Amino acid sequence: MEVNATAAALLGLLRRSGPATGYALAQRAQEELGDYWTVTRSQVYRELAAMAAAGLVQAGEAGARDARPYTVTDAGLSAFTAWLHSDLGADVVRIPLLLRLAFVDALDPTRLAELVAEQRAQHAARLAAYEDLERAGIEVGGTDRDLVTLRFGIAYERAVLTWFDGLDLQALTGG
Amino acid sequence: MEVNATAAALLGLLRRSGPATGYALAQRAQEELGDYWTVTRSQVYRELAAMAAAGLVQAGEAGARDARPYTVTDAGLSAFTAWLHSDLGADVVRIPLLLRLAFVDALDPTRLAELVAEQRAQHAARLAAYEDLERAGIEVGGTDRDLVTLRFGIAYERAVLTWFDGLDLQALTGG
DNA sequence: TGGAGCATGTAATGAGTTACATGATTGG
DNA sequence: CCAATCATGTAACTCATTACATGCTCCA
Repeated sequence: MEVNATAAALLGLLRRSGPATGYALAQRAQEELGDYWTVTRSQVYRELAAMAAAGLVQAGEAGARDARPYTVTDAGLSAFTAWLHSDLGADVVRIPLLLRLAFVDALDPTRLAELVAEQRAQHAARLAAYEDLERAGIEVGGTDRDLVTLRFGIAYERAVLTWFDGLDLQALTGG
Repeated sequence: MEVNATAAALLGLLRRSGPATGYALAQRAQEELGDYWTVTRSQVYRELAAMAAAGLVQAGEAGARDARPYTVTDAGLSAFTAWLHSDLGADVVRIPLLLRLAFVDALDPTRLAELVAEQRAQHAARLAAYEDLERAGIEVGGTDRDLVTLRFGIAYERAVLTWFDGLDLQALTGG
């Protein structure tokens, strides 16, 4: 049974924590993985339903508000493991800002400056948040696992900020 | 009329080059934008059809193999401009390698080493390609536009490689 | 005791990928 | 002249986002 990355992530979370409802899973996915993997609630429900049909998870008794807690089955465990060890395809890069810049010749210079400033601020904020986490994590003793992904984020955001600071908007719009 | 980023990219390409078929557009998108925006052929046809229905592009006479060259209309131009000046949402980050690492405790150390090595090689190759392009571009006089996106790629790939080189696989798997 | 807000899920739509079909060109 | 390859597009499917509905809880 093959699962996609999102479904696999849910299995991984369930495996760590024991039974959980779709809502709780969506929330935990956001908290724990959200910095490098987006998952929406609707996806969670879809994947859980599909996995239940395939026997990878099992729904428990519905509680209040029709909340069903799901558990990983043995088949689910092995699907998870298979995914975990499978090849990583070439990654799909999509950077909206660069797409804009590809058409910068038709973009109003003032608006360009705004867009760039907004994006830069966003990245700066993320970097700051990550750096805080790193400091806090080192004191409190977060897992190596978390530290490694955090450091990726920090490296990435620093690189992006450096790139921003080397941007010559004049040259881009003026010609 | 609002268009999504992919449709807008097609408008932008058409605008630059004049009439082109879906096939040609898909190819040019790959060549010119592929480093930071993926577009498949099927998407191209779907978006062209939708834009034709909405009056943003106009199909010309079908030639051999039912090839229809599309042209941007005035409405298409203004949709393009509107997109170009619209807000850039928060970007969606999805890094498959980090998702794997989030579950590294269940991953076989040997397999982890393999996966990491593969990914590292992929990034190294891309960096090398970009650096070549940069050298060539400077000699030949590529546009500032192209140089800017190229430099993003270079900054990104360098940061990622540095991160790879700081990875302690032992600590990750051993504990 | 009622209404604000949280918890829970479904439906509808949009975007992206994979697999398929087939007509033209062209080099051997 | 025919087999390989390129050009062109469609169909089917999977994945992702947005919008909607509604039941609980709790405190003012």
